[in-house]
Amino acid sequence: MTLSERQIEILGISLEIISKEGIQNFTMRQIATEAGISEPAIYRHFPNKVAILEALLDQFAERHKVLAAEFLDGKDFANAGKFMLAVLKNLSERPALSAIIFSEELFRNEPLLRVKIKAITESTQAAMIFHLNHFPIPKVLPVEQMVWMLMGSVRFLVARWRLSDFGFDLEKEGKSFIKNLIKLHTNKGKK
Amino acid sequence: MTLSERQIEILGISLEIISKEGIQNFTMRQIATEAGISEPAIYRHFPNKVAILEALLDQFAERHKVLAAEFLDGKDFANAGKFMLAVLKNLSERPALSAIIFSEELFRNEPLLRVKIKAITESTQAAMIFHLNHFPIPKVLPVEQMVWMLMGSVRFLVARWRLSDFGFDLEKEGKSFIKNLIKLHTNKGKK
DNA sequence: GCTATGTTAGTTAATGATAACTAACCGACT
DNA sequence: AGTCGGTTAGTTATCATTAACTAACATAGC
Repeated sequence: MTLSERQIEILGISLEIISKEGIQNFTMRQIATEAGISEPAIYRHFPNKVAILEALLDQFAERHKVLAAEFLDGKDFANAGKFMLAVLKNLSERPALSAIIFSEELFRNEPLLRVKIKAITESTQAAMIFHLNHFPIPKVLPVEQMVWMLMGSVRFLVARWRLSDFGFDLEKEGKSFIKNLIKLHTNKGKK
Repeated sequence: MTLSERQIEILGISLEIISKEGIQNFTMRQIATEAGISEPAIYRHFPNKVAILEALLDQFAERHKVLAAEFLDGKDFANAGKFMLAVLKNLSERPALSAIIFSEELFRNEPLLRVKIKAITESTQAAMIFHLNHFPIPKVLPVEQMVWMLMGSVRFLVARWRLSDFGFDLEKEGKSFIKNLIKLHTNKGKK
């Protein structure tokens, strides 16, 4: 489970390649070139290519789990917003990671990876639902749908960010957006 | 611009392959097998592989443009919901199409395709903004953000649908979800 | 302190599969 | 006679992966 330095390096390089060149250009040769070693040397550190992608998803899942545990505690409604912001900050700091959050399509043909992706999405959903269930939710939008809305919004924001080649400040834009989405629910009945 | 019968057939088959096997298994050989002709025969109808993907995106864009023109007319606020539902209905009838809505990542390495994807997303956004600007929008959520929220929600719904292997009724689930999202804005200030 | 043995992380060269695409040819309509 | 839509049989490139080998280092026995 613990990764060697080389393994971490290879994962970082892989992320960079996927992010910059797309999954179709993510080849063992690319990794080797970028790492400055020969192609077969990579096999000293990972049994095969899919294992690299698996490890990448595991890293991502781990990071998400930590954030969820920190924020989605059912104590303050607005923590849902803080969680989403933390996710955005994470992506902002390592833009390459954002290639993974939307990778359902990329990993469609690898059952092993599909399962992992699905698990990440579902556990995030479940953590959000658990959190929000601690608060009175407006009748118009069931908790489940509220979570879909929130997660969908964040994902769409990230998609636009990528499409614009990281051309705007994800954290800044996200802060305003998320704040307003949260308001949309807490403000109910005022005004 | 007008497509021959064979071209339309090839596009349909391509969509099916991308949807079922993923973009990585979308090969000329697959198309040929599925179409019951030889590989080189495909080159009688499309100059190369990218051209097929381009045509696919063009079809998708055309369909979206028609729906946008029909519904996003600024006459009734709820038409925004009808538009989104029409999009879902479209996907529901041809599930393979849903592979395209998330194709930003898939086509990342082909500049020609990236441009097309971006154009589709942006023109849909613009049409939604145009539509919604005809109505008083609650102050908490600027029109732009409202559009992101709506589009993100629909996309997330579709993502879940795909991840579940089309395991639920997209139209039905979408109808309830979209109705509530629209209510979230029109109901403002009541109860 | 030296030797024997094993491990780690790399090398070059090759393997088999498969990708997109091409050349040359062929029959059937118009 | 020529074009349209097909064929068979290739080409070239690239992919993930393996085979065979090696230099550098670690450890343990003597």
